[in-house]
Amino acid sequence: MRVFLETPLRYDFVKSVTDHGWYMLSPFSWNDKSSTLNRIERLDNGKIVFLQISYDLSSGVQNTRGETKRGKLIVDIQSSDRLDNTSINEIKTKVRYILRLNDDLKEFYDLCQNNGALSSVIKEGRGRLLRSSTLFEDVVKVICTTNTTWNQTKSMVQRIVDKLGESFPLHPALHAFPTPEQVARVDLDYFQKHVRLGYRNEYVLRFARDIVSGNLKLDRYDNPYIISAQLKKELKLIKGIGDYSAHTLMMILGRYDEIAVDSEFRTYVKNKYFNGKNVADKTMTRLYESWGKWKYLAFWLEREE
DNA sequence: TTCCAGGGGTAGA
DNA sequence: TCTACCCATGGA
Repeated sequence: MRVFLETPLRYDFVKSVTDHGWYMLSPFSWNDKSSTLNRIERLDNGKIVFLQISYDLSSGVQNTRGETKRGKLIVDIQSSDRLDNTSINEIKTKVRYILRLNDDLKEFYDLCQNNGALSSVIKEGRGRLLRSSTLFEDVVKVICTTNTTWNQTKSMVQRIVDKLGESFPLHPALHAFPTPEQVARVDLDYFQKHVRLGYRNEYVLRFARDIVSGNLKLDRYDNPYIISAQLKKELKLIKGIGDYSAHTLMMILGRYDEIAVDSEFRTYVKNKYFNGKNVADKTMTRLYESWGKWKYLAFWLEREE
């Protein structure tokens, strides 16, 4: 079946999906020819569905008066059995969340207005970086980006999904991302032999078990009233999450106050601003100070230019 | 072989 | 708060 979602007035679907590398990580996949974002999703009632999200090219165009209509997203849903309204609404809510359709970026766009390098960001309606449908999935994925290569990250995440996630009944080779419970019930030996995350095995397993036991409650993180400094402190209580990972997860949660400094950031900034010379992290992050609470987004979109 | 990749934990200062 | 050392894994 097919459902439609309205997009923000200024919106570029392809750039929104591909500005952040998450679309390359299972259970997401991207069809470049048809510009379709695919994802296997597990619904609250346990059903596994296959989502194919694309943009209706006939929408969002200017009329003769120069007014732009809102664009439309097409969400094609495949399921082995009939879906009720609750499930359809859950899918719509999840798609809005992963594409950040509800984010208010006006303040950021106002800042871009005064910055030549990022002025195109406004008319392209960028800044809605892709995220997974749950914070659990994104914490695990961020752990899999640390101290490794992007290719290994992709392989690690693929194994987590294939070995631990549930199959999509209509295409059993495809799996959803596992729930905390599905991860927690596997032992360390299985992780070492089959999931193979290196020393990250214990971090991921511990994280999932802490959620299942109730020691860790993820909903505390998705709280608009918590200040960013406190949010960072609490994210770092998760073993395996340090400064880089905490800043990345804050970005996932819509907080761009802090830049996630990693080898990619260092390489980009030193080549662009310091003639390839090594400089201190603080010297590099200071370049983005004027962006206030939008630093990370400014850096990210500048890099993607 | 050695190094290191979208780092982080820990001990010791 | 800072530094040195260790941590699996696999490609270069």
